[in-house]
Amino acid sequence: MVKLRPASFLMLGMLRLGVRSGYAIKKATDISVRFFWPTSFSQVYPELTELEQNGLVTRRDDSHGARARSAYDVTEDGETALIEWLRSPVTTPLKFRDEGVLRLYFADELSREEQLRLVWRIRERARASELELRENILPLADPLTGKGIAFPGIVAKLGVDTFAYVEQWLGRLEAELEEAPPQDRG
Amino acid sequence: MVKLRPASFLMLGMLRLGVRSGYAIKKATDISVRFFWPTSFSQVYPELTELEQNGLVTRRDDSHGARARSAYDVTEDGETALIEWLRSPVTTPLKFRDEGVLRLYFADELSREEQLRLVWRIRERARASELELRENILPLADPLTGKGIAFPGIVAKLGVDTFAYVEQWLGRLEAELEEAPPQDRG
DNA sequence: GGAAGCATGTAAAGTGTTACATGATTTT
DNA sequence: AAAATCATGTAACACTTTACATGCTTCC
Repeated sequence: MVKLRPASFLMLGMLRLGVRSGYAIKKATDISVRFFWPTSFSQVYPELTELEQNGLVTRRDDSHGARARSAYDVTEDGETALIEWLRSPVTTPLKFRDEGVLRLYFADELSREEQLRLVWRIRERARASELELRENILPLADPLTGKGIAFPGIVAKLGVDTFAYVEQWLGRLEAELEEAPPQDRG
Repeated sequence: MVKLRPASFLMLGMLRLGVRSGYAIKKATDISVRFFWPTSFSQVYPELTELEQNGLVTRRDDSHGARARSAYDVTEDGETALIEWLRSPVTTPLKFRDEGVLRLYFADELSREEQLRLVWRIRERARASELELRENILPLADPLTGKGIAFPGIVAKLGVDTFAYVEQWLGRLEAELEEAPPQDRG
């Protein structure tokens, strides 16, 4: 059996949720898991082709007049692969690669004023992400919850709450930096 | 001027903190920012060579007997580049690419029991990361704080607190899943 | 009639990870 | 004597992002 990556399971999972075309998968990802697993057209189309070649999805023509469109369905093999992945131990170690936090690590190079500006910027970024999740992503997941599909909503809520927590944490850091005078080095 | 990436600034920043060799930069990263910006030997060495070619660092021989070693210093241009990066707006959007959360998104495919196992696994992963940060990374940053270098400690604390928050959040989710019976679909 | 959105893809560049390769020194 | 750690690098592979390329349909 072929080795599948998380990106492959993103396709399989989205198809299982009723999303049909490559275009729609990319769009659906943008308004759902993009904070946790973003993707692009140039990833989606080759991935679907590969999945079809391996018999995990089937493709059929779904053109509307002159506009070409392919619709995909998950095969039994595809469903098995998806579920086995969900059941298997999570091997990739948790990390949170983020340029903002990397900058923060080296912020002792800056003056107190500039440090505050940096922290503020990182906080604003967290705030913007939280807002985006809360206003544009969570509401789309709610109707699914009513239909017995709970986890898209759960994941959106996890994102909202985590980003809000980071935002508050950075707010407290700002307050502390404003109060405490910078210490002498050495 | 050449375009520098976050990885370049990781090198410059570590050198500014007193780390001297490529080997030491990789090791220092492993016990400090690796959760937010991991690196590898195969990234460090070419990166240092490039930085030297662009005049942002200088290299000198620091061999001990037959064991070869290069020591690097940040030039004025290098310091300027680092500080300008720290001052510039954070452009990269905040995302938290994580396979665990991606799985969670599709967890409606699983039985309630399997859902609980998945959530538990993700929570264990968060717990392990929190522990690693709290026990092995935070203590190393504390002595720096006493010397007026505060941000390595701040970043470690941010990591500890955030992972602890996620851990608790997932713990509550587990409790809710245990209580609530799975809803019928459709 | 123009803009936005639907729809599919390829090519190239950039970035990151893993495997390979070598050898010295220090610690157990 | 063996294991762990110090030290530097190359090569291959995997993955992601950006740019390019095209054309239809729907909404304003």
